[in-house]
Amino acid sequence: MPQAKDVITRRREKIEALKAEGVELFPNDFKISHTVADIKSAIEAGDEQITDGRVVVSSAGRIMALNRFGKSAFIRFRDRSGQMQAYIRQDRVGEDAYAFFKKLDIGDFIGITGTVFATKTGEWTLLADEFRLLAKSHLPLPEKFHGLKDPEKRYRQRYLDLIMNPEVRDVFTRRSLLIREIRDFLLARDYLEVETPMMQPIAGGADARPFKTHHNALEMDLYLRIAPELYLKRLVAGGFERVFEINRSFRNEGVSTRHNPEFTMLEFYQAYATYKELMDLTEQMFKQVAEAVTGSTTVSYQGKEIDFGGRWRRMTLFEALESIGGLAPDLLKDRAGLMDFAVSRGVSVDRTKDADIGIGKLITKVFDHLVEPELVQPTFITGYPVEVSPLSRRSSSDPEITERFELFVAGKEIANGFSELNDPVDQKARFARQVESRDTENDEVQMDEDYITALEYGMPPTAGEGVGIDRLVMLLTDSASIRDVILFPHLKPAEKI
RNA sequence: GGGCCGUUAACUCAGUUGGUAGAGUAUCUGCCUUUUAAGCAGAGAGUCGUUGGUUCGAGUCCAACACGGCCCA
Repeated sequence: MPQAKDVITRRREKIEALKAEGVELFPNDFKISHTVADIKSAIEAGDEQITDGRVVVSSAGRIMALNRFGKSAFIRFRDRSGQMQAYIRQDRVGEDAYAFFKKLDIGDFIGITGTVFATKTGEWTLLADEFRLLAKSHLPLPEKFHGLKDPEKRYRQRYLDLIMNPEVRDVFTRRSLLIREIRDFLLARDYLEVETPMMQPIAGGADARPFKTHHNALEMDLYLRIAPELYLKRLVAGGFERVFEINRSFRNEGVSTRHNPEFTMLEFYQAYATYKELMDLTEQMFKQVAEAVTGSTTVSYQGKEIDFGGRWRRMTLFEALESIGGLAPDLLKDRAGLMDFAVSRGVSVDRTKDADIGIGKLITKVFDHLVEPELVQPTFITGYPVEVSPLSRRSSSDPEITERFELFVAGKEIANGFSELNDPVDQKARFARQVESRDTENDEVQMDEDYITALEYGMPPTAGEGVGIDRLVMLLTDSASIRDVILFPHLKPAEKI
């Protein structure tokens, strides 16, 4: 028989040989009595039935490592609950079975029935009375010591990443825990969880470029939502006074370590509340979530200690620009002077291209560049201009300023909340101004007449907030890139794999 | 969109001034019944991202392109 050349060819030939022998490669009738964690916790609890080897257990998992000797072998196998060692001996399973065992590979799924014993190094090990091949692996796993490092492969073949890198599994387990904790937090406060359209005839609720799609039977274009906001507030108008949604939004913009085309947001709305109450609620929520996910309200993010405990810093946009951005107060009303300042500090504005942007937008650009990266500890920034807050209620004391906050942590925007604008006349005027100033970069802005109509029927005074879940997961799992907290981040198609 | 870096065996990586492609792990063969990055002996395994160019000769130099990473916009 000619020698096969590469690892994969050899594996394929081995599988063909097993098939020819009549081995069932993918049975599905093995029953598990104990997960790895069940066995370990029984041992931990001092269950003598287990530790004396009196109880026969059946467990199953993927073979992750294999130390073979002539007539016995140690394997490490892994299930969803953990990893443990098993010991296969020829004198125990029989010669035929042991000969078959020699043909198994790392990566195969195996079911083992046997008893527990401690090796001479004291490791609790499952001694096989019998075993079954439960699923054959056709491809060799990456090498166990270095694991899988190539970031492109990790993202494109996340299953391999999850198999080889336990810390990746941990990140996504914690992501799930985080979302559950938020859900519990809101449900405990009488919020109702709802789902609103992902496909919207008008993409509203944020300032972003949407994805466009088409419904054939209805013969209409639709947009993937950029935010659920306007639908959730329709529900508040409809009498659901406390609602929330944790779900995907889509923005047809660049990708970076902080942006994925689809991302998960929490949005929640509470009638008869103000933005100030939501700041308090956000502090509570984040403390509870941080505690649940990391065990502490102090977390380490990329080498920085972030403390979610205590009362968080609160300052206005203008205060932050002065004290952190080093901006002279009079520049806040001097558009030309501010533009000079912005250009001199390397803010991403262009005198000619951005010749007609308003001072409010200019202020936020300066803020993004000079202040945002400095806001490491949780900080609420308030006092945003109306110009950049088209859905926020005006401040009772200053009509050019809104009752709005943004939350920054580790130099990133994490949340955005405000007392909602529920005056239909003002809302219509602000939409109209947006539509008027629509440009090529933002050409999908449309007037959402039905939302105005909902406000015309009346919406109670309400405050609402959006929280970027992916970014929060990044913070609480110390992940540098959003791709590390999204299971299948978007990449360009590979030429070939 | 721009800059820098990367792409070599299944995986992790070396590869000198341009001169027949290397290691470890994994795989295969033999030995091995308490190993745990097991051990010993031997073997096989490559379209060096793609396409062009320079050259007697290119993994190496040049160009374009593809994909990815980081930074900037």
